Amino acid sequence: MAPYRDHVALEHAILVSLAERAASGYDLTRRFERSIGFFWRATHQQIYRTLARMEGEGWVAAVAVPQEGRPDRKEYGVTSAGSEELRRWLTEPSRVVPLREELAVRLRGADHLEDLTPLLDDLRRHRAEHAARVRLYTDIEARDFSPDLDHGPLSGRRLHQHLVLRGGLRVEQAFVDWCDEVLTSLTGDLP
Amino acid sequence: MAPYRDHVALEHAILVSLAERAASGYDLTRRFERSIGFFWRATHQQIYRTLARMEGEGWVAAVAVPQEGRPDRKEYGVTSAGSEELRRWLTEPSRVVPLREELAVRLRGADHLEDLTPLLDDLRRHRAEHAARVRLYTDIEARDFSPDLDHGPLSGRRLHQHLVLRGGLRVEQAFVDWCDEVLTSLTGDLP
DNA sequence: CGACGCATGTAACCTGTTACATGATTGG
DNA sequence: CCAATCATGTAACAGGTTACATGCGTCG
Repeated sequence: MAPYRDHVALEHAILVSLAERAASGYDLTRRFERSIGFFWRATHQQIYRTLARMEGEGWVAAVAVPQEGRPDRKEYGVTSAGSEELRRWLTEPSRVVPLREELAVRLRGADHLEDLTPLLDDLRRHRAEHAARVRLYTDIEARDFSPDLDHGPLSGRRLHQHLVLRGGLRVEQAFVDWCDEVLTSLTGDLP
Repeated sequence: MAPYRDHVALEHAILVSLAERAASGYDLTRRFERSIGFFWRATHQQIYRTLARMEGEGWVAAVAVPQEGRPDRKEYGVTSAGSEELRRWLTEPSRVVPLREELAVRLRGADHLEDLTPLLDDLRRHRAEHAARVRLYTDIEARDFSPDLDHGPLSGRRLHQHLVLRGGLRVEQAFVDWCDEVLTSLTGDLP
């Protein structure tokens, strides 16, 4: 099997994000809480640690940007070596990630409960969370990816971003539908 | 936030599986390659390591089963403490796991490629893999979870197992549909 | 004056992955 | 005889999570 690191996307997710626009660790942290973070999560600790390693590898370089009354920002940009690495990585085959759904494990063990109430509550929480994501992605789609009458269909980076969002929408909707099916089946009617 | 371990499902996934039927580490490894493994993957190294820890915690106990011409099997069963722990865990709220989709990160960086061919090939591979899972789950559903005319609708453990499988079906189908949408959008026609 | 946002980190720990290791039997 | 399957592990390392730590500015 191919070396471990080729399949670890955080470094490359950071390269993708920095290639779109230079950023500090703090900026990246916020990006990984939304936009690219909808498909690849990372905490600030991971980001700072990884940025330091990437700087050592010469994939990114930082310039200190002094600010009034705030600590300096270390603004990172992609070096030409980083850009080359990104292009190399983009042509590699990627893993088909197996599902990992804790709720499914719980449901599978549900016959050990006399009272299903806590599990049903959990299912309703999950449903609400996934439905909220569907709404969020739908809103973003309407705001940022409506077909532009002046420029015709989307293309290039915006098209790709839109397609990624469509994936999030589809998967989150599938989870909502699944929660509904389970709740209907276990309670005898709709939640 | 709640302690780390309450959200780590491997120990509890093992409890669920052992509660269904006692097993050796080897048996568990195979189960985690199918059935429960469709929703929670684990390698034999993880399983042996975790079983040892669980034995230390008194959640499981092993009896050595001598075999003709083969190494002894260490057959693990759930202790009453393990059973109690399982019931406790089942009533806890679980995390809504964020998506983590490497392919989406790649797609988002696709505008850095002059030639999309390798990425399109990767998409077709992913599509094929997800479609294979849909077929597999559909086959299992037909074989194991068809409504039984003698006993009416499913209930209890079999119902729960079926609902879990339904989730896998829905999510895998969503991935297939997404791959089709992306391929159609990027190539101008159906794959 | 207290909470929140900006901004960057260290340390400890847990989980997951990969490679390595052993040794027997069964089937082609 | 060679490969696959049964059966159980160790060791090294990479990645992810949580807690801890610091310090300034702004807004209410």
